[in-house]
Amino acid sequence: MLQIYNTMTRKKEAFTPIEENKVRMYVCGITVYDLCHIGHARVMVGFDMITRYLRHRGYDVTYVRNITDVDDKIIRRANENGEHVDALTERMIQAMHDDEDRLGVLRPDLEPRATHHIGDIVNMVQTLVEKGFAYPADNGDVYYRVNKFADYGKLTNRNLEEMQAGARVDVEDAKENPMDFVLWKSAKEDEVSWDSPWGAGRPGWHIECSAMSTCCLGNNFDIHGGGPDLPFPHHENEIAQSEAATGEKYANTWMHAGAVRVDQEKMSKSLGNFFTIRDVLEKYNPEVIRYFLLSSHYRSPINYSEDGLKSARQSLERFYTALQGVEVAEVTADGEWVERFKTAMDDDFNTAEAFAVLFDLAKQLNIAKKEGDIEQAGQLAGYLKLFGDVLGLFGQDADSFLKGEPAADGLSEDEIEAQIEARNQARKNKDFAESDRIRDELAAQGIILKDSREGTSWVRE
RNA sequence: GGCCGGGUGGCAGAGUGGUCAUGCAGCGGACUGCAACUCCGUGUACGCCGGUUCGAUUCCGACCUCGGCCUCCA
Repeated sequence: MLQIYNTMTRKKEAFTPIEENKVRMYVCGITVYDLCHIGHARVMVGFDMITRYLRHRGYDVTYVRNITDVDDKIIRRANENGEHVDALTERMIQAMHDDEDRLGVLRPDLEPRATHHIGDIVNMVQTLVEKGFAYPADNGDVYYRVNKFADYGKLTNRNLEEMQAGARVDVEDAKENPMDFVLWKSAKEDEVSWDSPWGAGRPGWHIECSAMSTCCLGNNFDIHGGGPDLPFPHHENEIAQSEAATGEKYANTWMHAGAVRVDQEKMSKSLGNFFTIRDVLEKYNPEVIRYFLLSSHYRSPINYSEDGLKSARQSLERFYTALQGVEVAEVTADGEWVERFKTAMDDDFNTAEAFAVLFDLAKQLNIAKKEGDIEQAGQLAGYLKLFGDVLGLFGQDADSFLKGEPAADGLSEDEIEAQIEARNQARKNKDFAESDRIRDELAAQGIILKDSREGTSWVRE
């Protein structure tokens, strides 16, 4: 039985989809004004893993992740760059897709963009105004009337009085209540804008997700996910908008990824302590990053560090070493290994626990290889590849993963093979001083040799 | 201050009311010319103090402490 932790109830719950065997999931994507960092990568990889596992489990998943392509930061950045908003957002969307492709993140089924759904957004605002949940203010903005929604705060357990007492909120004169939030923002001069019943303007942040999730997935859908900083105010406001507009329950299950930290502090744009996916890709194989992100549970905070990445690389090397030279057999999705994997993953997508199963598989595979049990090795490799695929791992050729990318000024494969040949000749002649010299020389270039009955292989460290 | 989530062996990281997480590192052994890889073996771990219990790291309470949200942020 699949159990998923629901932020709304703060409990793991048995997952029952609204429509049998179907899962409709909406995840808040990114605002495309800059390159994605590792925090974004965690959400992308996390929900990618979740989607893959749900599909593996036989669900027909519709995965929607939006793109916020108009907001203050985008407008500001475009101005700074002296480029058109569209040029900036197209560039960043392309960059995001490139990063995702490299991390093995499958594209969501739908990627609705705010600017392509202005009509839906205006309609929802209109509905909210008609129902009395929103009001146009003197400054041309349209605000959500927070007092009117009785359940406001139910996701994050807050109430309006306490929040107002906390009052780190701008007191905007045009608002009836300082907690009211903007649904439609009137355009300043020369700003990108669309016509609406309240004049030229653009959508507020929260409304786009309400409008787009509803039009892509319906009023009530199974899973709504996002990053750790979204429950309040973003998701709280989405609930207020959607449930007020439709009169139905919005999402059944709320899922939130854990934060990526740097030196025990959240990685974020505002703190400036972020590493872009590209930065890290300069130094590590993309699969190492993916492994690193999946090696702890998706809800736990994870600390970004070189050591963490190195240890992820080491683990991956172990798996690829086990897989190396094995002819992978087709396996059916049942049996003891599948049950163990499923038990781990059914427990709120516990990838850390699943890895324990994979390590056991790798060990048994190494034993089978050592014993020369080709058939058994093939089977075990089959399971390893099957589970790896569910996690989006082990998709590379073992040899090419282990041999890595040659350094620009380093030895070519032919040169390495020639050196190995020379060393083996020296070994045959019992000239161990020479053979060790060659091995040390290669090691100095990052080439590690491994001797076995079948001959000598090598990996790049 | 309010709300929420943590504190597990040298490190990373799961989990459980009473035998093992797992990986890396360490130690001993096998393999090897020696290594590396691999395999076998190996650790008085569960923030602190009380309580419940035959028994608590696991449940309850207090305390200390770390982090997240409460403002744009994945």
